[in-house]
Amino acid sequence: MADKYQLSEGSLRVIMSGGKVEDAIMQVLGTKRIASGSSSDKERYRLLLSDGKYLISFAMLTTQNNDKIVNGELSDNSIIKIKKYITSVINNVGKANKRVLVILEMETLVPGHKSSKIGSPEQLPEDDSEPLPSETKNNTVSSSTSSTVPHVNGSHRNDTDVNMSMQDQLTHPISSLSPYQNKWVIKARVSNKSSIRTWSNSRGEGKLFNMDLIDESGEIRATAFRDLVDKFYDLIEVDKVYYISKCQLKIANKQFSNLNNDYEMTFTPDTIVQECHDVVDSIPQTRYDFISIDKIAHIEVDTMIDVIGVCKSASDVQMFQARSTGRDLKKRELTLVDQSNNSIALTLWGTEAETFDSASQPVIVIKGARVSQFGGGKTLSTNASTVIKINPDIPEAHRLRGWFDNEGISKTTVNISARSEGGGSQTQWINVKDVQEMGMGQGDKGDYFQVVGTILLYRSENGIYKACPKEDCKKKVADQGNGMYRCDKCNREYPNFKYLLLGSANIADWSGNIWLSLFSSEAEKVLGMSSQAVGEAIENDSQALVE
DNA sequence: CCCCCCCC
Repeated sequence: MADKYQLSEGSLRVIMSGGKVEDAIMQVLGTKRIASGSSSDKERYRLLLSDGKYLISFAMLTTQNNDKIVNGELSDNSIIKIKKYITSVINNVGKANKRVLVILEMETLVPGHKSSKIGSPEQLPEDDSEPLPSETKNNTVSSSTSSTVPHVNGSHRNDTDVNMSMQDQLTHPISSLSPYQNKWVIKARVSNKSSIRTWSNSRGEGKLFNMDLIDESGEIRATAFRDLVDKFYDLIEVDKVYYISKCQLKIANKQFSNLNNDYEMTFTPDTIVQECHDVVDSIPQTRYDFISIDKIAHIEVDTMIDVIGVCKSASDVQMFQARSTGRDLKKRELTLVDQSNNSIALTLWGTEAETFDSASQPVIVIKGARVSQFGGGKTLSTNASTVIKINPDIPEAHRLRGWFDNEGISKTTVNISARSEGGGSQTQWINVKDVQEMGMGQGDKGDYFQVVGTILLYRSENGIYKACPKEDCKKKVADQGNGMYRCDKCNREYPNFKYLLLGSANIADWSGNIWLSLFSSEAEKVLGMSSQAVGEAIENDSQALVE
C-alpha cells in the first residue's frame, strides 16, 4: 500500500529555505509531545519528518491537527500530504537561527502501521549560505535596533512587489507565538474589536480595548491599555489586515477567552501596528470551532464555545431588574436548532435583544457564547466579547440553511435546555409536613423541594387541554369555531393545536398528604401515555377517560 | 493592568 506513494524527495530543502512546494508527500518518522508551559496549555506536537532524502526534526503541528495524533491516524511511518504550511524563523538568543516548519493542513495517505520507513534520509544540512540575505539579516539584528517590519516609520505605499513579498516571508504564524520568543511580526486580520471599556477596582483604574487577531495558522486576543487605547483604537479597524510586532505575550485565561490560543497579547509602548494593503485573501475572516448542539449537553458550564444554529423561534423582549445590582435588564431568548435535531436556548441581552428579528428564522453564528446551566438543562448566553453574525456568508451557514428549509423545519427536536426534575441539586429532600409548615408555594416566586411519596389519588377531571402548537408555548388556545385556534400569548391564530395534560395528584408520605399539579411531561409519566395519545383517545371514545 | 455580563 505504502509503495503507491512516492515521497517528494528534496522538497524539504526547498521548503526550509523559504520556497514553495505544493502537496509535498512526506513520511513521519516520529512524533513528540512538546512540554507545555502550563497545565492549561493545549498540547503541541513536533514531528520528525522525512522527504525520503532529507529529514528535519522541527516540524510543528498546529493544535487543530492534534486529534490526528491522539486518534492514532498520525504515527511513526505515516505517509502524509502537506497541503498548507508556513515556515518561521525562530531567533534563538546566542544560538543560530532556526527555521521551523508549521503544518497548517495535512492529509494522512497511509497510516503508520501499514507502512515502513522509506529510504535513508539524512539530516537536512543547516546551510547558512542559503540565499536568504534579507531574512538572515533581519533576524540577527539585536533587539534594541530597528524594527523587523520594513518601512514602518513614514511608510510609503509605492514599495516594490519584491519588498512586499519579502515582508510576507518575514511574518510569523500566530500559532508559533509564545512568551519565550519576542522577535516576531504577524500578519493578521482584526476579526473583532471591542468598545473602549473603563475599569476601577482595588488595583487601580483605567481603560482598555480588546481585539481578536487571526491568520491562516490560528488566532489570538490582544489588549491595549490606557494611553495605548488613544494611540491605537481609531487606527485599528475590524476586517483589515495589519503587520503587528512587539507585543507582550502571556498565558491566556481560558475562562474569558473564546479564542483557540494558549496565549494572549498585550500592547506595549514599543508595539508597532502597520496596515497591510497587500492582497490578503489567504487570511481568513473569522475562525470558528463549532460545537454541534447535541454535544453542548456534555460541555462544562462556563466554557466559551462557537455555535451555529437556525433561530427556530424567539421570545419577546423581557424586562426585569437584576437581583444583585438592581440594574434594569432586557433579554430575549432564542431557540437554536442544528442538524443534530437538538435545540438550545440562547439569551441575548440589551440592545442585541431589542433589535433582534426572528421572523425569517435566520442562521445565527456565534463566536464565544458562554455555556450555562438552568434547572438541569444547558443554555447559552452572550456577553460583551461574543460576536454574533446573522446569515453570514460562510459554507456552514448555507449548509444549515439548506438542511433547515428542506427537512429541519419539520423535524421534532430534543431540547437540551429543558429543565429536568426538581430544579437543580440545591433543592432539599423534605417531608410533606415540612412543606406545609415552611409555607412553601405561598409566595409568588415558587419554591423547590423534593419529596418521596405515594400517589393516593390522580384526578383526571379537566386533566387535558388544547394548547398552542408553538414549541415551548403551553398556553391554552381558544377554539374559534372555524377550524382556527387562538393563542393569546403568541397573539395569533393557528390551524392546529397540541394536547397537553394538566394532572392533579394527591401524594402522601408518613407526615401527611399534599395536592400537586403535574405538568404534561410529569403527567405522562404517571399515566404512561403521551398527551397526544390521551387527547386522541378521548376524542375517539370518551370511555377512555374512565380508564 | 480587563475578565462584570445579569433572569427564570
